[in-house]
Amino acid sequence: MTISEISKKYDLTPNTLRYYEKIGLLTKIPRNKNGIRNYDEQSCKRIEFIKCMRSAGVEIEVLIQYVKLLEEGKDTVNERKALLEGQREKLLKKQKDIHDTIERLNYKINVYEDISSGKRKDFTEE
Amino acid sequence: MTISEISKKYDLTPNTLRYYEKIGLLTKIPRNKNGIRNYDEQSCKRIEFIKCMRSAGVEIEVLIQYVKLLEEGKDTVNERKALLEGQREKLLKKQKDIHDTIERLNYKINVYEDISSGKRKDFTEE
DNA sequence: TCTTGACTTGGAGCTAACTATAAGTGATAT
DNA sequence: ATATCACTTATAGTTAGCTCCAAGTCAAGA
Repeated sequence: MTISEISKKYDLTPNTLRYYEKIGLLTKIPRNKNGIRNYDEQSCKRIEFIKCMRSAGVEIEVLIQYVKLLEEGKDTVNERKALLEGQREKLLKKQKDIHDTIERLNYKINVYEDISSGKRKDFTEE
Repeated sequence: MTISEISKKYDLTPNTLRYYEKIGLLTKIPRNKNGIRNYDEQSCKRIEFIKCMRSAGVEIEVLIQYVKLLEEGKDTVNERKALLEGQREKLLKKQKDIHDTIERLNYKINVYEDISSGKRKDFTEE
């Protein structure tokens, strides 16, 4: 698949795809005789993984490190596992922060709803 | 309370507190005769709110807009409610992304665990 | 042949959210 | 008196993660 096909498929600009390659996130992407990228199955899987991680805010630096370990082969399995566990911890913390903030928003929205509907008149701001 | 006391209490640097004031996130902070900030109860509540929202990634621009509406008084209740509902939507989406990513990490970590313990030998990378 | 269009590269530019620095004031400790 | 310290301002610099641009190559269509 060409860069523009991949771009549509994964909703990433060609610029972003080239950028990911330049910084070592995407590796070993096949090219034709003119040097044009021809993404294969494995590239697609990698892109999907990156997209998932990035959507949750996992840092690019961390993903680069993970890819590096991947390419070093099976000796790095434990290191990779530790890396992913670390990221999972971070996401659990983030999940909690977001949960708490949603709760707070729910409360505030309810207060505003009550004011708006005239149910509550005694409101103090903030 | 002085800026350094607030800084410790909320784990924000004095620089950040001044920055928040400059951009209009913190307003009406009392000063003494020498122009030194003397944060009051209301300032503290505002800071706490901002910290909560920021911890979930709510953008500063949005918070500035919210503060602006707050200061315009009770006529903006509906607008404020709509703003908070919009942010809640965003956080629910983010929550889902993080949840899905954690699931994926759980799966990958399990695979690595199996490989590491010798339970699984047939593994294909990525 | 000429132009169009998709691709290539290297490198500069952008945005959000701080973060640090320089230059100065004013109150307290020695 | 002098030095230290916390504060003040305005402004420049930093980081992450893209995003855009200039200059060029190559193949296919009018």
